[in-house]
Amino acid sequence: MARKPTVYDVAREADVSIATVSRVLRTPERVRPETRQTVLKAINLLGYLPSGSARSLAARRTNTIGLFLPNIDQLDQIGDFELVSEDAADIVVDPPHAQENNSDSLYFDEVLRGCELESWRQGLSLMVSIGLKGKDGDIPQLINSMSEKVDGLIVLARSVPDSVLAFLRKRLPVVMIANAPVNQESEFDLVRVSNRKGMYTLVRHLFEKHQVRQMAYMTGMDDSPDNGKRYEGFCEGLKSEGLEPSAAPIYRGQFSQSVAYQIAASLARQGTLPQALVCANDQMALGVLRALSDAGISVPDQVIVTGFDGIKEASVSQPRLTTVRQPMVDLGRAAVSTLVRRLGSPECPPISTELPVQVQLRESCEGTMV
Amino acid sequence: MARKPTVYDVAREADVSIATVSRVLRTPERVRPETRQTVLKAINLLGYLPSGSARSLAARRTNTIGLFLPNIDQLDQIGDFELVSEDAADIVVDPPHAQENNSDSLYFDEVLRGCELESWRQGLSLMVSIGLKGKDGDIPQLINSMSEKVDGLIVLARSVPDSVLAFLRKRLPVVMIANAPVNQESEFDLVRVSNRKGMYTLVRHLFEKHQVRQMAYMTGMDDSPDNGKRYEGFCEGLKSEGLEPSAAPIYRGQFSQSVAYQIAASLARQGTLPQALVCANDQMALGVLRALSDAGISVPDQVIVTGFDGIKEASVSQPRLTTVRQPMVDLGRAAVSTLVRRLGSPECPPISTELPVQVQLRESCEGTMV
DNA sequence: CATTTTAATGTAAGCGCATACACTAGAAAG
DNA sequence: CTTTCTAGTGTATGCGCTTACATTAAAATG
Repeated sequence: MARKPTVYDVAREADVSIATVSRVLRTPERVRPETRQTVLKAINLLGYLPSGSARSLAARRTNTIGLFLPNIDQLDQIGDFELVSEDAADIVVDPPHAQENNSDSLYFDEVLRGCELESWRQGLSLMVSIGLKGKDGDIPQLINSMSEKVDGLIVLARSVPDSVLAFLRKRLPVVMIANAPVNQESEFDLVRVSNRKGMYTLVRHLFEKHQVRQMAYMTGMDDSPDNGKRYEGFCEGLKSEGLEPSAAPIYRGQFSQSVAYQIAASLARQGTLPQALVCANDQMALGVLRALSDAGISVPDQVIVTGFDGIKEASVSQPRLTTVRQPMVDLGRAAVSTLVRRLGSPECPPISTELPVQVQLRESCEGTMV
Repeated sequence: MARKPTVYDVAREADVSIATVSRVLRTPERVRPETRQTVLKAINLLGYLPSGSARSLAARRTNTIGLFLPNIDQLDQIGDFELVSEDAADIVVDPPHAQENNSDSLYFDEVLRGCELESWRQGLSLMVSIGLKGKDGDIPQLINSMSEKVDGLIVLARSVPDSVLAFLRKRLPVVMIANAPVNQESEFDLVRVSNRKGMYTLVRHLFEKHQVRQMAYMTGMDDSPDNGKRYEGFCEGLKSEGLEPSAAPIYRGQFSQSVAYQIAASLARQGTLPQALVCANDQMALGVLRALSDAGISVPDQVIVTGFDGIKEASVSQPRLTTVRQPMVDLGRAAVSTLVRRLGSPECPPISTELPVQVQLRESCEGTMV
């Protein structure tokens, strides 16, 4: 690879000025067709590729947006990677449930897909990075190194410490997905789903179609607005039926299969299971399904179980899980869309969007379906 | 947001030269500690964030690498996205098998994860884009817009037309994942898995532990080296047992569940099922499982079925699928790792790495496991 | 045919940084 | 006390573009 050709090389080759070369690329309609052809020929001949850095610098915009995803698992635990070609293929026996899969990542992947898709359509480049929860003090190097290079940021809730967000917000538009940093809501654009409405609709369904009179709620420790709304929806559902929310038991654990498993198992032992166990997310619901199955309790005949999120596993579990599906891909697309609007009008008030969800009825409440 | 502060602002504030400001950021050890403090204070005060564009331009490198993923489905079919907040939550009944899921994308997501991870560790930014198969003629705008901004590229096989790759290769290091463009192998660094060895090991297992004497191979139309190697491994396995590869039937369809379903269904009707049906990928194998289940044929008692890839669905199917797991995340990591090496030594000969795979034994060959 | 308008191109000034080189003052060496 | 180094800092140039402005030629207008 010889030295990369620049505008100057192209200009010389085509015997025009560098301004004309630039115009051929940016505003072709402003240059005479014959000239354009000459220049394009030179570009092809030299294999010229403009420098993004120079362009961004001169144009004062990068046409790139950044996306922060939450930390996956324990990044710290991930060691160096060695490039060694091994020679044998292992054989391992893979027992069922071997993997307590952290399939939250799937959630992120879908959001990412949406961002990818929409930025592609908008002609923007997308930069992706893993957020660091780390200590809040100094802005972590990596968050910085990305922020330098983009016009705006999209941040999934809980990927980046609030304090860091506050700092970044001073220099860049930031669109939050799911939740804005507490006490700074008015500073950020926000895209989220209608958690309250989704849960409400689900609860109404349980009343109307299944004559459930008694339900319990299972959730994690997280008190994010995002999550709080789901509980609100639950309570409203109860009230709409003339029931007192405080009468419905609420079980708090963690948003994981294993913890939910334990809770459900102990409820089963004590014989204190409700008619319907409404879970704040799918992971918990899946744990519950396993626990009830192990305890010999039939779902949905004896107990109805519901989840929230619409992760892939929920559609292949035994029985398949009734859940409220979040439009993850659309979340990503909406975030990009919002960011683009924001870049267009930096001064307009915060944009907040709530995307509709979809209650998906499956066997964990409906009984056998074909 | 007022005008963004620059080195000049910081320099004035700290009463030093811009060179010193730059040094504080790049080579802190070369500036007196007191000066450093003053400058850092100014940086914080102003909320200064260096410009990536300017930096990259001056330093002649972006510290960013690009990743091209294959087109998902029909991008063309994806319409405009409207930012409307709807008010209701839909309720839909979700029948089983509603989704002929394009879970290849999961494969990409894992590779992406690996790239993310490793570039994070290497202190590089990662830019992600969807490749365009499109017409080969002119380099699509989007591939261009990304290539301008990165130091090197990682490309999943079949994301970008070979001709475009040939063009890009002239200007940038390009690391291929899975397959290099035909006839240009020697131009690209390559990271792939040991397909041949994996398939061979799997076939050996079927011979040794299951006394299978008669197997058939099912594959798609793709004749990529990547895929060809799997068949090679299959043949070698047969030969190692003294069998003639040509004696084993080979069924060609497409790498999809639905096509595989049809093939297997018709084999079942004709009563020409082999003892073991070795599939070139998991999607096909899953289709086969469904077909056999519908035909009332028991797996693995009557027919053994195996896949290749290790996608998530394969671990939750009924029965769970024996397969050869590709280390997708490691593929991504290895690709980044390779690219970094390449950037370090542009002139060294092509780097080709083969990562080991893992045969995962599950119920589709082993019978009931706990 | 002189004058105004328009289209096409060129000239030149940055964009915000990194860095080679120059410079200074004090420390080390003689 | 002079000379040589060295550490710390500043000066100035250029990275490869975009774009405001100037310039010129051709077309439109009266």
